[in-house]
Amino acid sequence: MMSLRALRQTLKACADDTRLRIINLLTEQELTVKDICAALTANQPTISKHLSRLRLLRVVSDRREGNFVYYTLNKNQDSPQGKVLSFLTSEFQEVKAFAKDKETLKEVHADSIKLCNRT
Amino acid sequence: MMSLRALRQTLKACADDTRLRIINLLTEQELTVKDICAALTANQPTISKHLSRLRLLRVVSDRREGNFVYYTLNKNQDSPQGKVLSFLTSEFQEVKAFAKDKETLKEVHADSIKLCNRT
DNA sequence: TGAATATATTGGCATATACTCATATATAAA
DNA sequence: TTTATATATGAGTATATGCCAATATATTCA
Repeated sequence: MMSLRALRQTLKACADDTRLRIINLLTEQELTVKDICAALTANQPTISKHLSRLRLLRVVSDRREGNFVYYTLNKNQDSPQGKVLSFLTSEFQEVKAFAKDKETLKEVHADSIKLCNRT
Repeated sequence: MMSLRALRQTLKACADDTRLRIINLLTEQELTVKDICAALTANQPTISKHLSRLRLLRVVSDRREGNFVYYTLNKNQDSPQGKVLSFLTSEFQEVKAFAKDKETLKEVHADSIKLCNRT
């Protein structure tokens, strides 16, 4: 059984340009806050707050490794969050802006690897 | 191609308890504002405003017939709205509150038929 | 035309949210 | 322990949204 509240909260958590773009970036890989900031050219506190909201509603999970915090999508299919994510990501290929963000991510990620030699 | 804006706006339009409950009631049949007010025991201006928002974002359509305005879902599969609606309604059976609303609708609808003898 | 009914709109008030700037915390390295 | 880096949080401001009450509009019927 799904609760009305959980469905509404999950939809609301995703119903924002920045958060949709974050979710898109996370579909294939886990990322640090820094990666996301760079890919979306957004201020760090802004991204951090959006991630905090997604985390509180269990749309994403975080794990710390040294200085970095890695975020991933909670794709568990049985939860409202997982179901909404599953629907959303299935539609993302239709959205041009998302393809662009992934391209930008590839570039900044490549750069950061060159610079810091992580993963 | 779907636009980020359209996806976000559609999600936002649906990310509200009252609007989700309205969409649920409309899954099987078109309804008047009055029916919806009665089924959700909400004030008429409140429902009207929510319907207005759903209408502006093309989640629902309206058609006037005499004094009554009938609302229906825009289920056209090719639009962002249709895709979100299709996903949502597929999940509605999981939500207990929605089953309850449909029961209430049946009751008030039956009453209104007795009283006014409309369809 | 006037009265009744159904729906829409407006204004006021409270709350929620987004953004920016500044600062605090956590970890790593010197 | 100091310094640097990555992330989180707090304050202030602007905007959006929800609800209610009152009012306006549209349509029907007498």
